[in-house]
Amino acid sequence: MYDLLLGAFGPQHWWPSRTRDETVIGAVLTQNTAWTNVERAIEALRRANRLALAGIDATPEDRLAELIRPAGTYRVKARRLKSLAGWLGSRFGGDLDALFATGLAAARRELLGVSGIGPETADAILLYAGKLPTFVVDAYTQRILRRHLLSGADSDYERSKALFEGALSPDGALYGEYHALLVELGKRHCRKNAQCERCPLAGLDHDADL
DNA sequence: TGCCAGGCCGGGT
DNA sequence: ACCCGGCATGGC
Repeated sequence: MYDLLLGAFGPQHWWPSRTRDETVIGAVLTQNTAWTNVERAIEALRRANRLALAGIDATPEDRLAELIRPAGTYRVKARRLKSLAGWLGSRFGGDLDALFATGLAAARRELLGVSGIGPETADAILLYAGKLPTFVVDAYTQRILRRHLLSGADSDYERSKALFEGALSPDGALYGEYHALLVELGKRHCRKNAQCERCPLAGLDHDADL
């Protein structure tokens, strides 16, 4: 599947961001949100000179909410960014390296303890900002697995994650590229309540009704 | 015009 | 341990 996707789309060069803090912030902003809207919010943060976790920590929540408004669910996301930046500041001195240095398993547990950081956001931060080999599973990935009969309808986040990690060597660059390719496939051919057409995975088993 | 988007939380069974 | 409503903007 990876080879088919890479052949069809080419390398995706993810995560799309200039700095590591921008990656972390984008991971929260993109929760259940189209990336085009995230870009608007990121640009607003950049113009306001707030596109860093220390800057988030020093910005009032309501001011932050107004800046990220284009991303949608902006009050919720302002709260989540504040909780993340505040937690990183108090627990790790605002140093992402200190978090990542605790190791993948510990850092993942740490992140999951932060309100607003669920499994996908945690894994995206660990993989794309921390370069730690943890596979990111999103709604597209779940839908693709199910439509191509590669997982059952009951496969939850951890199970789908284990499916990929069990089949691949623990390589962060590979994981990152694979997830990006799955998102690209999802955006182009595997959207919710839409038929897949000209799917690059057409050779694999497929059930369009899922 | 309604449905969807690179989720997650809190309250209720 | 699940299930569900809420959160909210912009694109198609």
